[in-house]
Amino acid sequence: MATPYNHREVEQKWRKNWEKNPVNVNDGKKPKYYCLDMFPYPSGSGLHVGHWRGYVISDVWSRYKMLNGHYVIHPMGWDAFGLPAENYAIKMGTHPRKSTADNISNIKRQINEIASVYDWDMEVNTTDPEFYKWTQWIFVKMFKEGLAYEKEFPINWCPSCKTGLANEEVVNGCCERCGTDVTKKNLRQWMLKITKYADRLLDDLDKLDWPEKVKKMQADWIGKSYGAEVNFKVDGTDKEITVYTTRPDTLHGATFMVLAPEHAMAKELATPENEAKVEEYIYQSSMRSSVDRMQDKEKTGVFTGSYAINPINGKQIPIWLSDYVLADYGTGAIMCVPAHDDRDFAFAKKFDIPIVQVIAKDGKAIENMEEAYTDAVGTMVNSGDWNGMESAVLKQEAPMMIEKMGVGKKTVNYKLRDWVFSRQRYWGEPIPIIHCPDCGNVPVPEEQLPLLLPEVESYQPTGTGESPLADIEEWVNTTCPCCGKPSKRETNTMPQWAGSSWYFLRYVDSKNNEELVSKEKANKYLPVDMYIGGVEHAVLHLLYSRFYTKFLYDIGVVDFDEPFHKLFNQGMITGKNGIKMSKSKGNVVSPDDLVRDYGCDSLRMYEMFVGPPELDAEWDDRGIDGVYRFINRFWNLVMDNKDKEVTATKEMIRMRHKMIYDITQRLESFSLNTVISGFMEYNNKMIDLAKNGGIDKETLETAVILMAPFAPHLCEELWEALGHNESVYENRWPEYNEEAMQEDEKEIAVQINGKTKVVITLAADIDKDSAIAAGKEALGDKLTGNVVKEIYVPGRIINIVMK
RNA sequence: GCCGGCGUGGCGGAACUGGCAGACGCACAGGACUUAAAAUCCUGCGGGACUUAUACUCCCGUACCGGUUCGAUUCCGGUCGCCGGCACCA
Repeated sequence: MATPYNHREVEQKWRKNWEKNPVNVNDGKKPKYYCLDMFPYPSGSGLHVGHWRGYVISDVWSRYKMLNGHYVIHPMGWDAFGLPAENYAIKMGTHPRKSTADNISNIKRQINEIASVYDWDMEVNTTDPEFYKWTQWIFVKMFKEGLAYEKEFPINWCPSCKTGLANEEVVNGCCERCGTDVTKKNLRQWMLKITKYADRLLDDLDKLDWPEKVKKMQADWIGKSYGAEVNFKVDGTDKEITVYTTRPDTLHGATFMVLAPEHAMAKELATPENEAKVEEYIYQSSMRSSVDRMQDKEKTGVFTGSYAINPINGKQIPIWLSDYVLADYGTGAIMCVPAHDDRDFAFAKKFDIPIVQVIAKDGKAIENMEEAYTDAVGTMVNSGDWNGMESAVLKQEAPMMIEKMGVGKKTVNYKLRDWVFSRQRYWGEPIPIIHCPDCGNVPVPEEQLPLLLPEVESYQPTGTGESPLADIEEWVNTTCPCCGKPSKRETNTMPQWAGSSWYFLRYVDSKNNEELVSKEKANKYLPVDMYIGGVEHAVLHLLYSRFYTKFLYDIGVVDFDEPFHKLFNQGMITGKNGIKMSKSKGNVVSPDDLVRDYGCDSLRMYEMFVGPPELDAEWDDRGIDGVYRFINRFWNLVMDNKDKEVTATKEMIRMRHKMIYDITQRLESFSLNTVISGFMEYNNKMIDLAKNGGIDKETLETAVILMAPFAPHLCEELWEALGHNESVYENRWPEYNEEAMQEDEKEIAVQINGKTKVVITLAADIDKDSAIAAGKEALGDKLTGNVVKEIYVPGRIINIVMK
């Protein structure tokens, strides 16, 4: 018997070996493959087995690509600016710079336990001035292109984090980070004009090999809709109100109009007798939080006293204010067609406003309408010249007709809003802008970047809408780079997403002092071929990165306009009963002990075996025993048989090719859990063969190479034991041969009326008649009654249909 | 409310394009080895009926009801349940 498997010895040996002789080297000839992990923010609680899973998936994939002859770019870095890092430091009573550095060293130690082929020479850290120099540089470029601008308006404000938030950071009316109800606060903000890219961000989704779910989430977030703007005259005045509608076909059915309380004309429309009520309503609406406004769907509103004229039929319709109309979408005003819109219907019912049907459902008007008929299906009625038209057709044509009539125009709208980009917090990149009383906003000259984040006495958020940087007078007070006059620096910082929106570009040229990334390296190594991470960034980080990449493409920094060709979202590892792992729940499973007891390779394989990589999985420590046993059995098989000279039989060759085929197919389709079960199955078969006469060396070698992406230490050791001096990764991925896989005989299920009765073995090339005859014979006296039909599916089944 | 996904043994899960449901593993039970235990190895393991028991055989079974088909976990229609996204976007 050979020496038993000792994971500690084996793993230590190969760690040292790889340090001296890296296995993933760029010889300049191999084609590149860029396999990227979403870089972590250095949290204080370290990694749990769920984080491992994503990193193991990406490493398995990287090593598989290496074996397919690629030089793999597989970097790692730190998303270290932003709220989570700062909040953690506040909790611990340390400076974020210190806690971040401590956390990074701990997590780096843990990540090294995974034994991924990370190239640490590429490492980036978003808080490194040499890195954020370029984060600021991109902002300056955006400013110069008119994409970064200042605006004062009521933004989403988290009272707990004491900062403004982007739309994308508000989830169900709560702060994405801390869950606190988001309120509105009127603040001067830096904005990024992401809306300018709305169409490209939407259209280019087609180019991406991403999960459909994520593409759809982005498309929904962008929310493009087609419709028309229609101008309504205010009766008795020369004022006009423009509304946006996606259902211009229903224009004849508009029986009232509603404006958002924040609409510019809201107050002036109030007639003297309604003025008090209107002002009260506007005030009340301004006090309601977004959560409140969202949860309470009961319609409220106030009549202004004014009327508008429906331009299609000259009818007078009342103008109301209601907070169900959003001020910042469309024109902030809508025409209301209660018969064909749920919300308008509810409003009309509540305030007793006439309901006029203009689409006949199934050819007739609906009697006693209980709810709105919202489908654009049916014939137009009560619609003047439009009567008799099909609503679906009219919906397409009405915008042009309205345009011809001179009362409006065809238009599109988006749900996507510009990106609120400033944060009133300390731990972020300072926004490199100087406010000069004469020149206005002046960017910090590019050659003066980075604009360093200054040291402060207290970095805690102020809550006043000003960042802690505002207190540092000697930093705030500066001179204008244009005219030299005393000026003040911008004191807001950038959001966490600023660095993560472009970090993947920097890895391939992380030490470049002259450029963000050299054109040559960017073109050689980018874009990212495979991006692996959690689905929680489906909109935020992934949308922002696409926007940044398109901008950098437009200004000529890179020659591609999508950053991530393929995206894979791994499922979450949860604790018992699907509960998310968290410190507070006390259900966090640390990989450290498991690595110690079972070894890195066992944990890697178990992480893959635990379930389909794209689905969530409940962690169960016990399952790792099965993988550990399998690894030991495989070790013993190779060690006990490596020196026996066995000539490969046809059976062994066939099994070898089928193994290559199965494993490759499953890997290519990312079914990593069944790759592991496949290894277990073939291991059992090989053990069987070894017992009954032996197993040939080539088959053992093939198995070792196939397993190398999953269990790197083990496979290096076994490869060496099989008599090789070079690394197992010097090999190429084995190829299978269709012909060698063919079996001479097949097991065929013989069925009666689709139910299997007996299984027989037949020659693979048998003809239909002989097969059926053999099947019938095997059925014997089970064959009673009249045979109606006989079916033979070669290599699979024989089905005899009887009455 | 709208959109998307899922539902298979005690458990995690497998089944390629409609072709032997439950691979592989966990847990459990029995056996071998051992003074004993652990480890290891072997065997069994969806439910039910028949049978003294085993074997054999038969029936039922992939959330539920129905359809298409020689044949359905897979396709179609409906119902229920769970999960995720969006949520007054006109």
